[in-house]
Amino acid sequence: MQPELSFELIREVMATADTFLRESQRLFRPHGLTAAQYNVLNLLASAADGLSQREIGDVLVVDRSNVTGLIDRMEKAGRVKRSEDPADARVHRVKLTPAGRRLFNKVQPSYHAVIDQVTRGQSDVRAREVVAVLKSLQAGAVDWRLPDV
Amino acid sequence: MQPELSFELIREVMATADTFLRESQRLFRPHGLTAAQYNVLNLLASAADGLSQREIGDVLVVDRSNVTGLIDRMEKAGRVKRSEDPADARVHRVKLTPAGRRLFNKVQPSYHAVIDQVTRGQSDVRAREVVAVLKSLQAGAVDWRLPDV
DNA sequence: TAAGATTGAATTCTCAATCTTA
DNA sequence: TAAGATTGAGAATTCAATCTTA
Repeated sequence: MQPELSFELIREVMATADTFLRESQRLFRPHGLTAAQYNVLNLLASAADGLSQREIGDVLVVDRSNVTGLIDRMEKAGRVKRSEDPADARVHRVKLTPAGRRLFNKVQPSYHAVIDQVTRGQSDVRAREVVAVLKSLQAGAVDWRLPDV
Repeated sequence: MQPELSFELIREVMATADTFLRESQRLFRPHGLTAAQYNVLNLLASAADGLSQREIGDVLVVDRSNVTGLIDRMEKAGRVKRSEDPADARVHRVKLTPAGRRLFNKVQPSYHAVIDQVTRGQSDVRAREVVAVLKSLQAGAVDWRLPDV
């Protein structure tokens, strides 16, 4: 692959993610939410028994230490609740509170609408191709080795 | 476009950027650099007269307040230097120090090698298609309006 | 008024070290 | 020892407010 094209490809991936993250904040902010917190709500909404903090960190691909603070803030805001795992005293299971679920139900439709608008006009075929390339890039990104400097 | 596919597309863009950012830190960290700082070095390396902080913020698409702290830390580390703009007393022109340039020259080849590895196996045609879709997504992302909630 | 830069508060993130329980 | 969670420090980010100069 042409070197210049490689750079452009990576640059555009980063720029697109950046733009989308930035714009999505505009949507979440009026609800006192951040993108990270929305992701947690989204995850917990379909987990009847809650999730351990480790599971949350694994799915969202963030550090465990990160999850602690995130859940701290959300618990303080009354959106989630920590409870003990009956089987393992080390584990904190995190569940949505009723208020958290109400908030999620309120924000989700707007988020969906925005995704619709952003992806409007893209063909399914094209989108599938892009998804395939992105997955292949991710596979390559975890495999590289430090070149000798 | 199918709703589920829309979500997958956006999710994979975010995941790819996330993965790449995380992995690139592994490369930068031994040099005491972060991805944001590397971007600044890269930008300044080809700007003989330096750049104003506003220009840096515009290209890197970060907040002006962000540039202040970033340049603070890099100046403290001796990698860049602020100087006054002869034409406009409000402007701080930021330039690479010799040490900053040496660092950039040392790190850049590794970064290029990593990009090569990550994009290896992608066809030019495919890559151009992906770039086009990403640009179109970015255009859509800055245009959306808050749906009525 | 407007533009460039700065500051402060809050959130997020990484990394290393630590604490508790398995 | 290992695993889940926490803590603390440093970096990055956003937003709002402020300061200086144009």
